[in-house]
Amino acid sequence: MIDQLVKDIPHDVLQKLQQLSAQDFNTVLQSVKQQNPTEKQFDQTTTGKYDSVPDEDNVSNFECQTCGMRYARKAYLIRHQQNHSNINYECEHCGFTTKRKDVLTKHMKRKHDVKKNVQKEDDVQPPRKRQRTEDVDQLPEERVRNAREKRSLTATALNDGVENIQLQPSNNEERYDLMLFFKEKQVDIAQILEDRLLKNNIKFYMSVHVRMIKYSPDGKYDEAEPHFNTKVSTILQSGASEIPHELNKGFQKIFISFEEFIKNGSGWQLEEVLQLDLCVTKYKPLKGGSYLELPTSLKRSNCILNIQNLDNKCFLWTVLSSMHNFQQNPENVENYVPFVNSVNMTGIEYPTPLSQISQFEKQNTTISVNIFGYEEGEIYPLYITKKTFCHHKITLPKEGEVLEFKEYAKTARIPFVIYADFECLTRKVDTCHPNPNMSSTTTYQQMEPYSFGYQRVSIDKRYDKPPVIYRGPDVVENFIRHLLEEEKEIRDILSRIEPMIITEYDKLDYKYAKKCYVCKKAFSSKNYKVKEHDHVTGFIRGISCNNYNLQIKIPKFIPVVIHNLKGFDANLIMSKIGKFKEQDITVIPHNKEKYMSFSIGNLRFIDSLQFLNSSLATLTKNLADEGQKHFNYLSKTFPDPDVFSLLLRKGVFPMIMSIPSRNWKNLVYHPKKIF
DNA sequence: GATTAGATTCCTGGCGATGC
DNA sequence: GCATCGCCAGGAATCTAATC
Repeated sequence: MIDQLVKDIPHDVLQKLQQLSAQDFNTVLQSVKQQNPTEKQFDQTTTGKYDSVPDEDNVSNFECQTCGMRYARKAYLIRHQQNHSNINYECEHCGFTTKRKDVLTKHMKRKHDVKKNVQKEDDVQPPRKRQRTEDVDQLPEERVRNAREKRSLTATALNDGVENIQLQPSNNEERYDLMLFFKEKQVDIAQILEDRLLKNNIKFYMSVHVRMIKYSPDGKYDEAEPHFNTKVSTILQSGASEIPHELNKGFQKIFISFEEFIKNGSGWQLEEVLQLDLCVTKYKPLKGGSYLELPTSLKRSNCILNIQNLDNKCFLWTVLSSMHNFQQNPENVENYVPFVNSVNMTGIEYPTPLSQISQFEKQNTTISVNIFGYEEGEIYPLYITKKTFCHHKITLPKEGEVLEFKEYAKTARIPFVIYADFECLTRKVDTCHPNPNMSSTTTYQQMEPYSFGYQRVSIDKRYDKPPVIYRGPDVVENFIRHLLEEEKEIRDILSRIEPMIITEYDKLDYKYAKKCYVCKKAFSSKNYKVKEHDHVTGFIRGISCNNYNLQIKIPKFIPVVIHNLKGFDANLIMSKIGKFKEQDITVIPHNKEKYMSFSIGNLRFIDSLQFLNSSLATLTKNLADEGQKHFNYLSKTFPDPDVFSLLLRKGVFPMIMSIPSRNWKNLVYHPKKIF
């Protein structure tokens, strides 16, 4: 039996077993026997019953010793184990690699219209090994000791949730040979992961930082320091045996990227392995469970039904409770037991992980599921259904009904608006060549704000101010500080209610008014007419109905209008907004990088490009065509007619010739011919 | 420029045929 | 009897074109 057992063990596992002492080997053997008490797998393999045809009960008896996958036929297992081997089939036309010959054949037929026998190739070859004599004579024990000493640089973040362990080459052999570097570090990395796995499930990835050099035929020398990353691997505490496999997979991924870099870059050579970053995070898989008491804040909302189940079928009971209403004790599980078979839970685990919710929805076509998380007072979506048929109730107007605008309060004029803009210079940045497979973007310069200007505009001319121009360091921080001071000043102004100023015209207007000047409805005894006055200027805005007068309030927010805020200026502001954490910051995101609008305190930043979709030059020209009288603030700031007329034209600014640290007070203009 | 639906490609397991 | 081969299909990932 033991001979047969040994025969069935994959070669790499067998090698590890052979390194054990006789006593340890027997311990492992007994453990295996206990896990396979019937010894069915091995006996039946001997008879061959399960080899060529599936067994009658469809039992998966052939287990992969590396990853634990089970198969009904030995042939499937053998094929599966190719995934754990170094066997690779490579397409000679495009470099595509796979572990299966039939897949490569299919690939070549489809992609290259080639029908030929494919040859098995060895695993990816290591990069050219450089001959260095230093440290070569070091004893293996010394190398291991040095490696352990050099790996200990560790950084953590997010309350120790993310750990970054940096491993450097221990000697020159490792430094100039990527394959050897991996081989030597594998034990260390595995040990680190096993340590972390004792406490938590983990996710990890590796990133190798190398220096590459290239000599062109004309003798020029080029250098780059690319990073090659693995994909993120997840290992549960029960799956420590997967670590070697995951490491091998990661190393192969890095090697493939490395080779592609060399292939695509034409002539790159490995100069030096700089560092390997091992990033490990704790992994807490989300899944439904059993009854937990709700936090007080959620309990008080009276809108959540918390089923009191003692099993792990929280998800099932929640779904059933949404389908069946019980007035008495709706949280009682017993109510829903008769309906258990009304939903298809085939293949769904308990406790149900988030990853299986979409499967549940597919099996139960009339049910859609949304799942939300709750942490530290915040509710956030965990799973949002993609189904669109759901039971959303939409009330359409009845035939003949007319929809009308009623939010008259939102038509009130904003008393203060700030118009702002930044000016930037470009600064050249150093960078390496991008990997053409990952990105074709080459960063060669960076936009750096050197100035801002803004104009405060008020409904009342008494509160107008000249434009504020700033040039100097920390432009964005100073911009926000200036605006916060403006906000404080405006708040003080708005807190004072100006007494009503009534002219003779207003008295006559009030006497003869029959309709509200806003909603155009006739006055009545209930909705009588009132003099609606501006609390900032004191002037009467019109004769309105009492309803509107009660609704209308001076908006608390101050719009800060920036042209193309979404596309450019928002990036500048967002990069520094973290320094104003004490302010209440809210955003309306368009995506992860762009924002429709955002607020800092009462300052609401909006993009005028979203309302006036043209360049500033076009907008200025259009307005100038109607007459220069529209430029009240500009003409006040620049009264000289020659200068004023120049400012209505599109200007040219030599950004690439500007130096950020220049003395702005002593500007020297270059003659036109220089450009 | 962003989003989305549909197409394409790859991975993997199941199955029966084939050859040694 | 066993290993291998070729094909198929479902699911996931990725790409592409249409649309807003």
